[in-house]
Amino acid sequence: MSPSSPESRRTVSPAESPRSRGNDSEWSGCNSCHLRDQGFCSILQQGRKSNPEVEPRETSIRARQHIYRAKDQARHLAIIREGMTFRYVTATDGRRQILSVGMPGDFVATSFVVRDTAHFSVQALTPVRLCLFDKKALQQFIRSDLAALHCFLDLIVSEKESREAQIVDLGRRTSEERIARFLLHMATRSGWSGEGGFSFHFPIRQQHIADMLGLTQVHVSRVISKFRRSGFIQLGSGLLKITDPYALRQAAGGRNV
Amino acid sequence: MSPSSPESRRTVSPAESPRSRGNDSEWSGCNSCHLRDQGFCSILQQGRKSNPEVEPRETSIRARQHIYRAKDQARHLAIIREGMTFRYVTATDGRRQILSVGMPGDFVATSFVVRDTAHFSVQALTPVRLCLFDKKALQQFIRSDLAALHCFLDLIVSEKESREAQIVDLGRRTSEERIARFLLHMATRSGWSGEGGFSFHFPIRQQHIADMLGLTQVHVSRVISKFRRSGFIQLGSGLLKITDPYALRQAAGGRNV
DNA sequence: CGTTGGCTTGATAATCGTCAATTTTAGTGG
DNA sequence: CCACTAAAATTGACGATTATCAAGCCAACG
Repeated sequence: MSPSSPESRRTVSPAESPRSRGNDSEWSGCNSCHLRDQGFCSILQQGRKSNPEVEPRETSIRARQHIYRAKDQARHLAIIREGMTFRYVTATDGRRQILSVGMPGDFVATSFVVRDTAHFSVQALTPVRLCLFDKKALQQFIRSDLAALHCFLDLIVSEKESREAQIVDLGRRTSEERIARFLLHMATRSGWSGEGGFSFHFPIRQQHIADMLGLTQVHVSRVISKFRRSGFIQLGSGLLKITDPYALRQAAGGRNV
Repeated sequence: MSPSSPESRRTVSPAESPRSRGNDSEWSGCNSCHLRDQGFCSILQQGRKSNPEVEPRETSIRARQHIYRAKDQARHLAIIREGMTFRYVTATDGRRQILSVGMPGDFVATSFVVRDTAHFSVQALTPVRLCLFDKKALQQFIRSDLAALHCFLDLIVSEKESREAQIVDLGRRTSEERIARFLLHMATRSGWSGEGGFSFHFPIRQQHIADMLGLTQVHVSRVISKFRRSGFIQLGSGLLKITDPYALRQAAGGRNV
């Protein structure tokens, strides 16, 4: 149904051999990080004094490399500092379903705060820089710190809401609506205000879109070609330009993106 | 695409007028409840002495009545004591997507522990008895009690995992697989060990199955008729009987249910 | 005993998938 | 920086799955 694109079979998971390709020399700690005061990082920042053992170190991952493989033991918790990842599952017959896309500031997989293994895998979409935390130490911190727990709970609830929005997309929207909504959603996550045109880094292949939205790559191609011909968007060399936001929103089903 | 079945438009939400039809006379408290030591109720049980203000009271809801309507202010938190509910969203054009089915021991909607409104609605599938908690009091309790927070977090994470499983169903499985898996899943939730045949209360209409799985009622009817003709199941008068678990699992796609 | 909600069934149509060939783009090494 | 190669995207022809429309049936219920 949807053959995975031929992506690296080798796994040099940082969760398994974390020092394998770490550019630790470039590591400058949280103090100089622009994500320092955003999302969960701000919580970590606050708890830093009392919990020095949750200090992360950095690792680099090449595009397409696996960060985690389904059913492995997770040894670390990681936050994305730079780049994009995606989380997916594959059925035995090879059908792939992408569950989410990770961007800077996101946990690679929130599940590992509560679980030790998962049914999904995580792969780098672009070159990625990760902040690696000792799993035990961070689990301990989150579980014992009320503010951290509240923040994390909010994170998971938001994720759940996001998954439910996806369910509505998959269950009750046409391929055009799904694709238009996905593009708009990615634009929003990339900092788009929603006003006027917008250009942004879009390293996502049609096969990824297909596997995210329950379609085939061929069909995604057709729809995107149509959007392009209609002048809604321009797409090329990793850059997506929304040229007619209104029309794209119409294609997305009018109301709420 | 999927017109809602003509279900009660009237909303006598207990969240809005909680005393409206409470059979408070029958209320016997948690002590006599068989769910007392299960799931989240056990946590409430433990915190009872120190937090007497989280004591629930009971309400009855008739089948098809709305328990919560999208975008309303939620005034209570509720746990299902008896009966079944479902949570859904509708697009402006009437397409309905069911997000989950609630059974005894489940929160009617976990979201309201963290949020005050939601984008979904909740309706009773059967006559339902609810344990109603004062929202503020229960929120306060959960937020301040570490054990409760852990338990609740675990609950949300499980829900998230469940939603992700649904995403895989919707995105990458055929209608037959989806329906077979749904039936097996409901059997499991109803106490089926997975061994041998199983008969259980199944008050779910074909329209609900359709709206859960992103199909039409007509198509659900065809698939179920096929399952019945093949001797996998018997279905009638609110009772589902799995007569050939092996065959049904095959139809569900072989591996894992 | 007629009405209503839910289910079944047939005929037909739309959406989306499959297969396959071809072009374009991106990545890599010289 | 160019040339070569692999990956990704495009396009057409065809087919399968699932939706739509419509009519009729059945069982529960007032």
